[in-house]
Amino acid sequence: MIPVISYLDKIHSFIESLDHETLSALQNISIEKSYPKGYFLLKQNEICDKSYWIKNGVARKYYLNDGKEITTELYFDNDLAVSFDSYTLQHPSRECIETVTNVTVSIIPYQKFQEAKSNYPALLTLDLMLAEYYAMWLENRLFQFYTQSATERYLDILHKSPHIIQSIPLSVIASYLGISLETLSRIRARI
Amino acid sequence: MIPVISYLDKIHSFIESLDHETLSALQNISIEKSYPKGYFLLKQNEICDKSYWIKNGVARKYYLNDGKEITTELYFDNDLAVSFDSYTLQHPSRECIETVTNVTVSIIPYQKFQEAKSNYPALLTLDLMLAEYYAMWLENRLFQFYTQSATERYLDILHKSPHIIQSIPLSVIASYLGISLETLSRIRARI
DNA sequence: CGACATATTGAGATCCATCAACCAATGTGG
DNA sequence: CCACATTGGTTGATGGATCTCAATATGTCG
Repeated sequence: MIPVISYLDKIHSFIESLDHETLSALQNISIEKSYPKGYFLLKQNEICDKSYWIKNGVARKYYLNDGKEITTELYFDNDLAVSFDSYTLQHPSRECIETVTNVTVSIIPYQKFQEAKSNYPALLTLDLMLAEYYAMWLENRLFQFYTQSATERYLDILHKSPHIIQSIPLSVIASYLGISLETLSRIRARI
Repeated sequence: MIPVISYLDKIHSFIESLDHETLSALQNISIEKSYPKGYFLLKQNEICDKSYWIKNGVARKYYLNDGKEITTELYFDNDLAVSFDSYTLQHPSRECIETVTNVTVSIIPYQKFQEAKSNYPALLTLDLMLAEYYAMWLENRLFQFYTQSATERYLDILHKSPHIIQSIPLSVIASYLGISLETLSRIRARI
């Protein structure tokens, strides 16, 4: 598995090393808000015109296919929640983003960030790093589906991200693993 | 399915609209080369320190898992071939890139492109657009694996990318579809 | 023509989905 | 505080999709 995590560290140090003006420009366009459990930060078919930096709590991104939920991403502290294609293309989103617990987020509107990028070039670099990180994260996720069985994928989460198991209902974990709740239940029983 | 293709168009017009200096800077660091069928543009464990713009021909990116080839991407005219994580992190690559036919490519070394980016800011924007495009392409590929059966994925290629069927051996197509050659053969027989 | 790569077909096994029944914990209205 | 609904999870039976191994067929190129 590619060490994508270390790239996250690099992004965080990059942010910390930003000059004062750029940093305060970022703060000026950020708003902090709190939402209850079960709140939709983004609904299906809406345009994702904000990015949500999770300060505290848990959220997830998913879409419906044949009435079945497919969870595409889970968000914890310090994660950046957006529907990537909807945000990038400013098109309606097939995915929605729902809070799993009460959450506090830092919100940056799409338009404001675009403007800030043209005034503060370092933010363009930041945007690139974030896109690169997301692409590598997706590559790893595809890699897992190619190479691992459902049981292996579950064990992977169990070992590398136990906080997921603890804070999220099994039905959501199952849909994140791409399997049915029943299969997940059987996998857990077998271990 | 998200209209990622239109974003490709946007990237191409962006390139065409670049100022003369930026364009010639790009050309100055590009080298055009030709390779025979079956040539490895990138071998496993090498660092991907070049990007290959396919001018003519077909190539593919794949890796081995349990001795089985998993094809992750197919390249045709005007596609950009890199092992994304290896290129971005400048780490050894798990994937290799092999030509499927004779190909002509335009090569840009990683280092030279990084330097060019700092001298010509528009290239930073270009780099961002390319990363965004790749991320959306990956999202769509994941989406297909989540929601479609092998038969549906094959039909999709058949209708939307018939050139793939015509120019690439079935064994490679099968590994690109994430199924065995036998299953692909049966799918084709059933239609 | 012969040889080697490419593709098809068959039989059996495996993984996982679906449908259905069931259980336990939690809430809620009366 | 109880009866009942709701949510979250387990268990069983069955079927479908796909894999694997093995045999056979079809190129295709020297």
